[in-house]
Amino acid sequence: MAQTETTKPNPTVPGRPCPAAGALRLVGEKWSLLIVRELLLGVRRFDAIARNTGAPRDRLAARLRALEEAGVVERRAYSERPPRHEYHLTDAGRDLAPVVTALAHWGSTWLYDEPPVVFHHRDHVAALDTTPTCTACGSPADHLTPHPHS
Amino acid sequence: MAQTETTKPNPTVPGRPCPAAGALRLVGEKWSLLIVRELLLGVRRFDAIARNTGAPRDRLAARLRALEEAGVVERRAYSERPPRHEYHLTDAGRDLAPVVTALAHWGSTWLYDEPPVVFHHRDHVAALDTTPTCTACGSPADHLTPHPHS
DNA sequence: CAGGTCGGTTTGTTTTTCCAACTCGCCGGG
DNA sequence: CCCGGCGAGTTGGAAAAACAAACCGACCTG
Repeated sequence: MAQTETTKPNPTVPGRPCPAAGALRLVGEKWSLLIVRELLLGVRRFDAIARNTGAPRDRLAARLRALEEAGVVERRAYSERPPRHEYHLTDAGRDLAPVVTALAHWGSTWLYDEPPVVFHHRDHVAALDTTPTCTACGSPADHLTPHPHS
Repeated sequence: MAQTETTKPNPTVPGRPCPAAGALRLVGEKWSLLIVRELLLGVRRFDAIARNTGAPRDRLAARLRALEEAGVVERRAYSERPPRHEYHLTDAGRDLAPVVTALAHWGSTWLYDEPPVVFHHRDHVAALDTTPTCTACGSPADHLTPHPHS
């Protein structure tokens, strides 16, 4: 659900109208997707996120605020006095998992002498397939089409 | 195939060892993924890419060179005198399609009052599913696992 | 009370980014 | 021949962002 269920801002971007450009305005800044990665992995504390991403602390603070404002991250107080917070993903944030996974898959395929990202499903370990599929016929939909709106 | 088939550089990243971080070093810079989007759509000329992405011309030139060096983009001369080039994706570059598609899907779902990115397959128009799947059992693999190497 | 943790903010410096203007080589009129 | 225009960049300078390191306040722990 869109946060607060008001109509969405429908941000305009320069160049080709395309939702990928809008998405990149939010999560395309440096460190943002690594922060989301940590949150997807269940890391919730400022210091831990800073360590695990390598982001400078001031950038991390700024990104977390921006992501919170965008409705991707939720900040929960786990202690008054001293004020302490932990960070959680919203539904929108969790929906970024395919983006992070696709990046990881591409990276392990093309950048590293390693097997592609593995997926530990119940009792087996296997590679992933990040190809998007058509919801109508289930076949791979791996070529881009220009955005059809307006 | 990895360009020149030498062993890959295996770049190290600060923080958690994760191929997503390596991928973001290359394509996480501003404009890079929008450039890849244009190339996926078949746009090959400098000026057209600049218009369609909104990127400043000097940044576009820098990103194209970086992507070329990384083996994501190939620059082909289509005219000597004056030297003119057009840009194509390598196999590695085309493999970024799932990343761009996942971003577009997320953007249209959470940022716009629009139906999610559509896919024009042969004779039907339908939404996409960007959830990665397990190659072994075919089930959705939408939770992240820490990278198991080293 | 000394030292340590957590979640930041501040400070000063280095890098990037941006934009507009300019270049270079050529082509097509007039 | 001269003029303008196009494609594909490059250059210069100013503004914005990122960086690293130090600092801070409110606790806890020994």
